[in-house]
Amino acid sequence: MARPSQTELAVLGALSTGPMTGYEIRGSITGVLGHFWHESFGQIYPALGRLEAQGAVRRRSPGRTSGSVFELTRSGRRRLTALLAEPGPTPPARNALLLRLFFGTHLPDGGARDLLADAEARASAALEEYAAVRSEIEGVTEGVPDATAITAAAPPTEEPARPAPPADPEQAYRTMTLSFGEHMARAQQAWARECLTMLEGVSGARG
Amino acid sequence: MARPSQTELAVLGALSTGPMTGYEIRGSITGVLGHFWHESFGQIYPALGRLEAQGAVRRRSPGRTSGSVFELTRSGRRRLTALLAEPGPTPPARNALLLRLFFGTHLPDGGARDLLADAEARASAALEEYAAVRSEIEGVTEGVPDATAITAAAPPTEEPARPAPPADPEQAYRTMTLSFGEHMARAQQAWARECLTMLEGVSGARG
DNA sequence: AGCAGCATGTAAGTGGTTACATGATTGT
DNA sequence: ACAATCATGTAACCACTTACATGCTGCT
Repeated sequence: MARPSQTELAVLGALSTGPMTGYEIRGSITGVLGHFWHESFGQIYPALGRLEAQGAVRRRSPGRTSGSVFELTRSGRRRLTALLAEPGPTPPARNALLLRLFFGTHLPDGGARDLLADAEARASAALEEYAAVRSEIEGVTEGVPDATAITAAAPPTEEPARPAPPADPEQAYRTMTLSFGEHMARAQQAWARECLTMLEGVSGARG
Repeated sequence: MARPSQTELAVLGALSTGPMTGYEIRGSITGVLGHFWHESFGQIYPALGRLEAQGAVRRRSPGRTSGSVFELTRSGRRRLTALLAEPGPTPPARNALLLRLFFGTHLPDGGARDLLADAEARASAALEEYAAVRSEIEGVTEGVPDATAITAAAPPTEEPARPAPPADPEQAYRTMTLSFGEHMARAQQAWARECLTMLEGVSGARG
């Protein structure tokens, strides 16, 4: 009936890359999947508790001095695969930008332009981050097993992404995720720019 | 503090195109903005009540036999403009598809391919609907003031959208909304296809 | 008479965020 | 000592969906 929580899936997924504390799970998710997924502590800890009760994760006696490190059990790994295969909920669309733009005639002067300029800026910023991540993960084909994070900056790329040479499976899936972000950001950028030039023509909406 | 409800804005926006009942407001939103916005009755009616209490909308004595028709007051129109100008919440990203694809190595055989094929299909379907809407609103430059709805079907367009000749303001904003959908759907389509061909290369993920 | 669509609302439940409270550890 | 970060949890609140209850209208 109700939209099932995806938090357990995300937690299980994070744990599939290695044992972690709840705190680290969150950092791992926001660091690597930050643009596409989000979890808050208020969701993670209860989920961890449920998962532990189900036997999907195990709390390791702290080799650490503080906090408890969780690891996937065999049943947890099976559960991850099962959850992954489920289609997942498609929450109703709610695009605040589009809602505003659609009723653009009632926007104050220059309002539409501001909206679009902001959308363009956000897309460009995202593109820069993606470019940095891409150069990072493309530099390392094998070796360091820890997750890559967003750090540096690079000029926005305009070229369409070529099919990318298939690396090892894990790398391939990470690249696909990144590629999605790039495609979407580029599309948003192009769209916003088109609209902006279109707005200049319509003098009824100048500001 | 809390993410403010956007429902009142959506209701006000719908009412800006003419007086309606709550039932019609919903139909209007799902019909025209269906791909980008959604409202349920459980949200609309309470919102209408609040809006009425604030004096933003007025309940007209039923010229109709059943239901009450709501219309925007002057203050409501001002409120719409104010709400429209506010940036609007940016809910944390939660892309179920990306979450699954990222942990694609743990997916059962062929799971990733299915995910991508589905994404491609959905994008293509959306593109067809958009094409139908576009041909409809481009045929009518002025005249019939009622909202256009999705009805027919057309082959998916691959060509990049040209800047589109500026029509009257209202038309322009509607076109921008539609164009957003087209850009995004095309991007998703291209991305999914790229990933699909990439998957064929990696024999570790065939199914 | 009966059914499909129009119309209005309420109640329950859920997933999720935010804020708060608390404490340990580490570096300066 | 002090601050920043690590770490864990809970409580309050929120928007929203779903399901339900109810009745009217128009058509066949």
